[in-house]
Amino acid sequence: MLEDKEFKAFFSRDAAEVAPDMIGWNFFVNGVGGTIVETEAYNRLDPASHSFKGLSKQNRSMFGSPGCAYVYRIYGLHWCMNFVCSDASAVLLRAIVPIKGVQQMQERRRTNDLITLCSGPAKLTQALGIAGALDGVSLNTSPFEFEPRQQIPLISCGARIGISRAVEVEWRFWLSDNPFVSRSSARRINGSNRRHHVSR
DNA sequence: CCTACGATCCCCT
DNA sequence: GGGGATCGTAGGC
Repeated sequence: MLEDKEFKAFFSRDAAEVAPDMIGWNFFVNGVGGTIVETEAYNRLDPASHSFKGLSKQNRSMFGSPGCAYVYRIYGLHWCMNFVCSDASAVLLRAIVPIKGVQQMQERRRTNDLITLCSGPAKLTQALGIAGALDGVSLNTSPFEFEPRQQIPLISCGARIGISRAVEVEWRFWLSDNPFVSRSSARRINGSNRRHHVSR
């Protein structure tokens, strides 16, 4: 866990900068979780972002303090988890490698398949027990826990998934050649828009 | 392998 | 009344 000041500074940047920097971190909720391997960035100038049209009832956490959670319900069924960054930008958590509390995750997800246990934004919230009650909560306090990465991994970037606007913006980031991301690497391996991202 | 579709809720237009 | 930062399953090739 980081000191409060360091933690705040880390998230007080645009999500497009923070999103690749989160790849390789460990993230836990009540001790359950694993390694972040896929993220996406959304910001206020971005037509695909919930914050694009300004403050509203359902996106208010996105306009809150950097370093807090923005949890929203999608399609009336699932929950998605974001890390709030500066100026109403946020990092969508899209996939993690299950490390701790695997049995509990398998029970919540009703599957034993490790590859698909947390390979999607709504799968991982179900596995980690994230729901609307955690919307707006500071990420630097219980039940959340972070472990920064020890070295900078090789990261790929490409177009974001499941959006209808600003589809060409390449703000999806993933750990290169990792099988736990939400879309299989086999499908993407010959893709023309696959490229490596230069990280700090 | 791929595409299509239904489930289900709430805010916004 | 529309539509969404999704998922699982069904069915075709």
